[in-house]
Amino acid sequence: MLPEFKIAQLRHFVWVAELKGFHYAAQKACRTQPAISLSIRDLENKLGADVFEKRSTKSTMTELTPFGKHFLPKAKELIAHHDSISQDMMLMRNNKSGHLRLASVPSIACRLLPNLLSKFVADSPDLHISFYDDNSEAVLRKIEKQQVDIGIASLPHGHEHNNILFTPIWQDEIGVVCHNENPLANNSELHWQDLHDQRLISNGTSRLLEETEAAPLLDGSQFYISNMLSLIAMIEAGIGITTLPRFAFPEHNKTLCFIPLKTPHVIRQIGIVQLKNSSLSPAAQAFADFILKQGAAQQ
Amino acid sequence: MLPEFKIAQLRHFVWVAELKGFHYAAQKACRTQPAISLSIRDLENKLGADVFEKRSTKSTMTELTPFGKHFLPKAKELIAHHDSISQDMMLMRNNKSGHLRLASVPSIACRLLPNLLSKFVADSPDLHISFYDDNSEAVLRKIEKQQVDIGIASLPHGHEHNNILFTPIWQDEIGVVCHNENPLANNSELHWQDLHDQRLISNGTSRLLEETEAAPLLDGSQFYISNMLSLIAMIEAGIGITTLPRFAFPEHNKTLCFIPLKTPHVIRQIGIVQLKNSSLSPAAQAFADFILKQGAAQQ
DNA sequence: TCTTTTGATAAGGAAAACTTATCGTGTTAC
DNA sequence: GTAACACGATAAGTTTTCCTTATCAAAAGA
Repeated sequence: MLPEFKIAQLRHFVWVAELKGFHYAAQKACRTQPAISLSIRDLENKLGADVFEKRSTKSTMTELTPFGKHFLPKAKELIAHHDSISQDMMLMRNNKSGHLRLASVPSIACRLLPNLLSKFVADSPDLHISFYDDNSEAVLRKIEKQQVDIGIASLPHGHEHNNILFTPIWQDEIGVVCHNENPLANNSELHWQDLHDQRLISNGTSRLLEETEAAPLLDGSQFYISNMLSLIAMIEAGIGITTLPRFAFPEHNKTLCFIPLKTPHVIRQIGIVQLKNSSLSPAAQAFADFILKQGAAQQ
Repeated sequence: MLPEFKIAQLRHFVWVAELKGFHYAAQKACRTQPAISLSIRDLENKLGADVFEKRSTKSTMTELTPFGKHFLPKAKELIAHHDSISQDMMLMRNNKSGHLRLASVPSIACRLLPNLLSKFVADSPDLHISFYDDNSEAVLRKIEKQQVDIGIASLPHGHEHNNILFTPIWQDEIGVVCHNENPLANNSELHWQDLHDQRLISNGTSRLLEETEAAPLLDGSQFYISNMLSLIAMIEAGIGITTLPRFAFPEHNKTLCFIPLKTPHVIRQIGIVQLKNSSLSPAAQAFADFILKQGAAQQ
């Protein structure tokens, strides 16, 4: 009923379209020109319509018909999909352990992953790992686009990611970061009212406070610094204070201190994100299991 | 380098896996059992690893290896992707879907297109239509700029549009429009001399008379009204008469009448315009064919 | 043990894919 | 205007792939 395309045939089509000539496409395909002609004709027969303008009608160059124009991106997608699967299977076969494509938010990436990953790969010497770090939104996007198999992020409520499966693991609480010599540093916990006479520097994680009682503090904030290194440098220089999730606070810093914020008490759930309705690769599954066992304890 | 899978081959794999047997898969594929065996073996050679447990080792039934388990969802996804594209292209070829970009002169747009279009889209629920109405010059410009795929217009002689293909369909004749109570209304046809003692209101279509015997009438015209609604209102108020192509005359008007002008007998050819040397999108082609069949008869 | 079921294998034929050689039609250069 | 050229179509023949029929071997059920 439905025609069935061959991947090679689609490649021929894409090459003819992009290189604007049967001749060049033939070269690329390591075939003779008539082979490409026949391949394209077969494709046109399957589709039931021409994809290239017949040379009698059009100008000097090989041009797509409107129908062909519509088909081109679809053909390219299918080829890409095929190749990604093909490559994936090859990687999997070559080293028994496979390929782990991982994305994580920076805080976990810096604080926990180095240790976790080194333990994880200790007994899997042939495991290939691709790692990306970015914010939660970007991690989720990578999962959805299947650019990575598994991610570590928080699930931004509000935004609906209903093809994402989330397994919470860590609780990250918001706290105040200030210089050791700041009077606030003596407290063991803080409330938003305590910050009134401080210069608050907001940052990329500040939006976590946006819908809380502390929101007015943000509105009055004079500084916004997105880069973590710059932000830390500013606080170290005593220019002001900021708020950060605990995991984002540099672990061994001696001049700054982290004081939990009790009102509002904002807790960010961080965990494993994966595509719903799709099984993990063996390597990713193993890593997920590993984190559930090790990672939770480490907290 | 990378192996290239055939869709049929992947189907065989999926069927064997899901129906748990080469035999059943063969039935489903309308092939013999050895064909499936060979197909699967070829797949395993390409992958470089077995996808099914060899019967000596494992249990009674055909079982996937872990490697095969990992491949199965990917194979299914690729098949689904392929089929969705295939189906999409079939829909597009049968112009059940796609995009028809159409421009027309107002007269045809009001008098004939509503009926024609509603018939045309009757069984194409997913067909998107963009429609523009404007005068012939503008329609031709839109075609040339490829802002629309197909147009309905007349071909103004004088102006050269040598990359336009014109297929005449309707003949629109110029006539006099006057109030029912105007003495002229009794005639069944008129000549330009008959209009001498009338107040002639010229309009956008009057240029069709410019190079005819009736030109002097236009020169003496006191009124020019471009807007059709205003023009009709003026004539209905008995302020004067005008000339219009028949298709531009409002079909069901009771207070005005249309009397063909015999000298000069100006006939405007209206038809399909499209870009020469460029094939139409399937939807546009289907619409053109449809008009040629239906539209001509409807006149 | 005998029969049944299930997949593997062999050999031959049909279909598909690719090759070489040639042709026809527009394009370019002189 | 015509010769040379570029580009794709077509023809015929060969190689490769795919599928069939026939048969085999192993495991499971009675």
